[in-house]
Amino acid sequence: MSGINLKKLSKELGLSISSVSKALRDSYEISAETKKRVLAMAEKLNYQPNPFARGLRKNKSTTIAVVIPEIANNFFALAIDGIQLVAQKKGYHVLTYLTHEDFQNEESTIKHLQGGRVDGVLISLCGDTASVKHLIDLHQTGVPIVFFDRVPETMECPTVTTDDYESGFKATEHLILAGCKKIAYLCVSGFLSTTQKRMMGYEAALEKYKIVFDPKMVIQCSNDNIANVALLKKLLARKNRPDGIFASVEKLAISTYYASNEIKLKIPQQLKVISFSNLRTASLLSPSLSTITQPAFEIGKESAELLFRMIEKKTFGNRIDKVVLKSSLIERNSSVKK
Amino acid sequence: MSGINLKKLSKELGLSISSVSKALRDSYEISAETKKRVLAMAEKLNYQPNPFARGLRKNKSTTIAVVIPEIANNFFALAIDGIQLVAQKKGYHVLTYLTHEDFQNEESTIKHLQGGRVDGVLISLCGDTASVKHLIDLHQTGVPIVFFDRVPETMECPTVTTDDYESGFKATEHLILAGCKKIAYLCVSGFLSTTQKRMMGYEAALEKYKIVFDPKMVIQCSNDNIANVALLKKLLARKNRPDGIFASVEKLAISTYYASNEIKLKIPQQLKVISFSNLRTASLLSPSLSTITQPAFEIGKESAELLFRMIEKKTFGNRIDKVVLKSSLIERNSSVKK
DNA sequence: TAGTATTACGAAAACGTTTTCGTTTTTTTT
DNA sequence: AAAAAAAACGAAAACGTTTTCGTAATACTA
Repeated sequence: MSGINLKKLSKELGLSISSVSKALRDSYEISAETKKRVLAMAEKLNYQPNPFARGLRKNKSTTIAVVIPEIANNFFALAIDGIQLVAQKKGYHVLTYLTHEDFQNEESTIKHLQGGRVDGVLISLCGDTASVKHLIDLHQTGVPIVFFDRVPETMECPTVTTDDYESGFKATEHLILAGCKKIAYLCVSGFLSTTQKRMMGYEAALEKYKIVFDPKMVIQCSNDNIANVALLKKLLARKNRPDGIFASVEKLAISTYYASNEIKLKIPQQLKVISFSNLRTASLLSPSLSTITQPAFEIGKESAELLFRMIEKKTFGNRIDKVVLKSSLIERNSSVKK
Repeated sequence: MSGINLKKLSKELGLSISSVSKALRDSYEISAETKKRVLAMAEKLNYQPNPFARGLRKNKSTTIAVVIPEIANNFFALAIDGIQLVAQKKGYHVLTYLTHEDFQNEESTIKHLQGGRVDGVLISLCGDTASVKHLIDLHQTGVPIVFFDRVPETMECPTVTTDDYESGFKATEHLILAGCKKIAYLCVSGFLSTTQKRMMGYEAALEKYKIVFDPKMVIQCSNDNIANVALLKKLLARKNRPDGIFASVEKLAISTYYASNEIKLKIPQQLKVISFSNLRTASLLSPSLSTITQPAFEIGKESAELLFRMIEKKTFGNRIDKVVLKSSLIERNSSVKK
């Protein structure tokens, strides 16, 4: 469709296809002045090599895939930003896929990646990923995979994560020190590595301060914001309601705010809140929201860099990197002691 | 790398390559039971066709490109969500590119798309796109392009936009009716179609209420949040400061909040604010933010659907669709009369 | 029964690169 | 001056599909 290919270029120049090809890749077999002629003509005719022909021949796509649960989410948007930065620098293209927290989606997406469409995959698992067989299959066809943030427990693989246990501990401790006696832990899926690690930190903090862990204070939410608000309203309206909320994802903190507003529960006087979040507006909320903020951009950047190291040095396939970055706790008014 | 291709499949089945290929595409030339055998074996060996070989042969990529200024932006994130929905349904792959409001980036990205890597392009122009030559070039190689939100003025092309003029008018009128006498218009780039249309609405509203248009009240901001806050602090601290702010993009409203907080300017008592925005937290801000909200998800969805109509019916290349969707004004406390 | 359709399959070309392996001409070496 | 080496290029295979065309074998027709 594009029209201009090596054959036409070579005809125009009175050279063979192979010579033109070599000239364009700066081969030593071609004289300097011929190279110049070829480059000039290629520029003039706006020649762009056909990526499919090249991909087929070289068995390389110069493309990576990013598979994430959702995009309308500050964390993932920032991570993609970091990934794109690295990919662009390397001259790679980025295919993005959204699973919408649906395992079927994730499975079929990964399966489609098996034909050699990409040279590597970056993935953050969806909430109900029960099995990782599809990922093992993909890995066995020789495609490097790096997991970020939400990683599998039952598979040896390179990962980039944050200090979820410590963050969960600190967030909970912070609420306790602010005076909370009954802290609820809000999460989206019990399967996720992040959910579990953060909860372990939560439990450890409770234990340290001799607060008995109550399984009923672990609240499983869904992806439906409206349903979550309704669920939280019920939770917060009941007699022995929690006096502290630790939300493991941003949107649950927002839903908590909505729910509290609706039932006239005052934050932080009657309920203290802290949440994992990358909101730029956290400090502008009413009240400003205390957050655990993950270095989302850096996570994306590190993941991509790790992936490219794997793509470029296929030989060193025997080491498995595990990068752990630190999140930061930022205290604001939603959890202030008073 | 993937290992399993038509040749191996056919060897395994005792058939020719062409027969296996035809069986997989459900050709009438192949008997029903042979098809079953082939399908079963393909399933068993987990055969995935090589996308490069197919793309080369059929001159088709089943891939589209999305080119946007930034991703960490609710509007674009939601638009991508809509695009992905449609693309996935069609079995297409989505390449995303970020220009970071840099024209050089946009230009080289578009140029790289010329080799046939994609069957169509969705783009929202970057802030300083001066020329559209690169896009005309791409279009001339036969690649359909749909512009959304930020569209070119000097090029006949299919677009999906919102009623920017009307929205600009309504937002300004709203501030005037709330008592504002001196309204500043905040924008990121003077070149953008959105910036201009919204400003025309702004000017028209001023004129309707006999307020003289002051060019100094049009504030050109940058992409640097910190610089923007500094700029706005200066603007809001000066003697004849504006008493109303109409921000044409979300992040400028946030910067306005930051700036106002720093110089202790009370919203809405001393300064009223309204902004284009897709923030889920708009109603939770202090004070809650009045917004013009664009149907971002639908914009993405409509754009993608339009693009696929163009991709599928190449013959009807003579019509140029222009879809216009409506934004909605939501009054909140940041602009309340008092 | 001879001729014609139909069915089911295979051979081979083509898509646009890259790359290996000649081949010719020129330059260098002894 | 003869032999060897280097420089500059071309021919052709290969990557894995799809598709056109050819060709057997079987079924149908008159």
